[in-house]
Amino acid sequence: MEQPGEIKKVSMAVIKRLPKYYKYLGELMRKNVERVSSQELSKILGFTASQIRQDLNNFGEFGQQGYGYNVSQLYTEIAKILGITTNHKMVVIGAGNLGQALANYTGFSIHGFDIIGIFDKNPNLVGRKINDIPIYPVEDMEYFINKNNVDIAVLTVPRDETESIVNRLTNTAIRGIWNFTPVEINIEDRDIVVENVHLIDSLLTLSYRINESWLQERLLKQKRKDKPFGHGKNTTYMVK
Amino acid sequence: MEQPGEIKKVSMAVIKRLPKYYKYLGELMRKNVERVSSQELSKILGFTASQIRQDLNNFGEFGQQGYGYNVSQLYTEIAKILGITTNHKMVVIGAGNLGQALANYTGFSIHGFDIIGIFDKNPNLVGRKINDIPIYPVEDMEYFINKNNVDIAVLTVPRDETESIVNRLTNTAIRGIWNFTPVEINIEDRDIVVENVHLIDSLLTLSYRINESWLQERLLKQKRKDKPFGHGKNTTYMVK
DNA sequence: ATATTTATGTTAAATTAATCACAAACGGGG
DNA sequence: CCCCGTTTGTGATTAATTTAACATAAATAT
Ligand SMILES: NC(=O)c1ccc[n+]([C@@H]2O[C@H](COP(=O)([O-])OP(=O)(O)OC[C@H]3O[C@@H](n4cnc5c(N)ncnc54)[C@H](O)[C@@H]3O)[C@@H](O)[C@H]2O)c1
Ligand SMILES: NC(=O)c1ccc[n+]([C@@H]2O[C@H](COP(=O)([O-])OP(=O)(O)OC[C@H]3O[C@@H](n4cnc5c(N)ncnc54)[C@H](O)[C@@H]3O)[C@@H](O)[C@H]2O)c1
Repeated sequence: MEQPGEIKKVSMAVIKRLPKYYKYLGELMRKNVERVSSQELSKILGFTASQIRQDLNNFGEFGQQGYGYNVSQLYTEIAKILGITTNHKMVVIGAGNLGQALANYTGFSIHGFDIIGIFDKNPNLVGRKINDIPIYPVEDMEYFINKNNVDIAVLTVPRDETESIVNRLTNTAIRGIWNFTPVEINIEDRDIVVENVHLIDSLLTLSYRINESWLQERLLKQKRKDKPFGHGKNTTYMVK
Repeated sequence: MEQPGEIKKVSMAVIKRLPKYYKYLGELMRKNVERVSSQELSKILGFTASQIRQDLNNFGEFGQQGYGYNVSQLYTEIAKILGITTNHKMVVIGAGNLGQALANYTGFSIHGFDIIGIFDKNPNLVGRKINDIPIYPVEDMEYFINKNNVDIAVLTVPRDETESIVNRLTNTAIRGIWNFTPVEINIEDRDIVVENVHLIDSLLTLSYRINESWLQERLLKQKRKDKPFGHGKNTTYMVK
C-alpha cells in the first residue's frame, strides 16, 4: 500500500542508465554545449527520448518545454542524484595485481573518489606506497576506516579471504563495498551496499554472445527433432 | 511476424543469469552433489524456482519430473550454451596497470580463456613477459590475431587510443572485444560482439545506492513543496 | 503582439519479464 | 506393479519496463 507522500522506488534499470547520462553530459559541457533535448540525447545514447524524459522525471523536473535541458544544470542535478557532489573516501583491501592496478588509476579521483589507504596482510607489501597511497597492515583496517570516515571498501583479496574480510567490514562504519572477488557477498543486517563487478560473469556473457549464432542453429535442429534432449523411460541418473 | 521454426531470441536478462547457474553448478559438482531441484537452486541463487526453470527451458529440457536436474549434465549443457566447451584464445591490448593485472590472473584460464599475447606501443614494454605471456609491438596485432585464430581482444588501452584500435580490430577475424576503456564502442557493420566493463559506471551506481536514503528525503521534501525545481516564467538559460 | 515551432512532463498503451499454478512424468517404496 | 510424493515444463497471470501520444508551456519568428 503506497503511503500518501511516499516516493516510488526507482528501478535498477533506471539507476544503471544514470552514469551514461552523467558521462555524456560531461562531454557536452566540455564542448560548451548549453542546451540539449531528450531527442538529441537519444541519438547518442541509444535510449528513446521518451525513456530519457521518464528516467529524469523520477528525480525532478529538470527541463523546460520548448527549450530542452540546460546541460550544466542537468549535469549538476545528476551529480547530486549520484551522490558525487562531495568526495568519497575509499580504501583498497588486497594490494595484489588488481588492487594495485585500481590504486594506480587516476580516473576515479576525477569523479571525487579518493583512495586514501591500501591494506594487505603480506608484510613485504606493508610500508610500500602505490601511487603515493600507503599500504597498511590489514589489522589496522577497521580502525583506519572509522577514524577517517571511509565510505567505500574496494575488495581485491583472494576468493577465500573474502568472507572473513566482509565480516570485519560489517563492524565498521563503511557504507559500500565494491567487490571484485568472484564471491557472491550477502550481508544480512547492516545497511552496507554491495556492488559486484564479477569479471568472470562478464567474460562468460561475451562468450555466450560470440557463440550465439551457433547455438541458435543447434536449438533449431533440436526443435525439429522435437526432443533430442528428453529422457526416455527408465533413464537412470543416480549411480547407487 | 514469427516464422514457423523460428527461435525466440533469448533476453539479456536470462543471459546474465547463466554465469550464476554455471558457477554454482560447478560448486555443487565439486561437492559431488548428483541432483538438484529448481527449488534448491532458488534458495542459494535468490531467483525464484519458476524463473530458473523458465530460463533453462529457453535452451532445452534438461530436467526430469520428480527428479530435478542432474548436476553434471546441466553443468555441461550450460557450458555448451556459454560456448566454453572449447578453449578461447585472447589477447590483451595495452600492457598497462589493468592489462598486466588481467594477464597475471589465473582465473580466466580455468574456464578455458587463454591469453596468448599482449600488445603495446611502448617499446620499453615490448619484449618483456607478463605471467609468461610475451608483449609484442602493437603493429603486429592484426597479423597475430588472424594467424593464431584469436577469439577475444581484451581492450586496456588509454581512452583516446580506443577508437583507432577498434577500427583496426574490425579488420581482423576477432569475434569479441572485452572493453575496459570508458569509451562506448559501437561497431556498425561487422559481427563483432562487444562486452563493456565500464568500471566507472559500476562505481557511480554504488555511489547512488549509498546516497539513496538521503536522496529519497530530498525528493519527498521536493514533492511537498510541489515544484522547487520548476522554472519560473521568463527563465533564461541562453546567454546570448 | 501574436503565431508557430519546439520539446517537456505525464498519462496511456504496448511490450517484455517474472511469477503463479497445475497437468503430466518420473523415482522410489511397498 | 501400482501408488504416492516430487518436481518439471508450460500456459495463464501479474508485474515491470518501455514506448507512444498528447496537452501544455516556453522559445522563437514574424
Ligand atoms: N587480477 C584480475 O585480473 C582479476 C580478475 C577477476 C577477478 N579477480 C579477483 O580479484 C581478487 C584479487 O585478484 P588479484 O589478481 O589481485 O590477486 P593477488 O593474489 O594478486 O592479490 C591478492 C592480494 O590480497 C592480499 N591478501 C590476501 N589475504 C588478505 C587479507 N586477509 N587481508 C588483506 N589482504 C590480503 C595478498 O597479500 C595479495 O597481495 C581475487 O579474488 C580475484 O579472484 C582478479
Ligand atoms: N587501471 C584501472 O584500474 C582502470 C579502471 C577503469 C578503467 N580503466 C581503463 O582501462 C584502460 C587502461 O588503464 P590503465 O590504468 O591500465 O592505463 P595505463 O596507462 O597504465 O596503460 C595503458 C597501456 O596502453 C599502452 N598503449 C597506449 N596506446 C596504445 C596503443 N595504441 N596500442 C597499444 N598499446 C597502447 C600504453 O603503453 C600503456 O602500457 C584505460 O582506458 C582506463 O580508462 C582502467
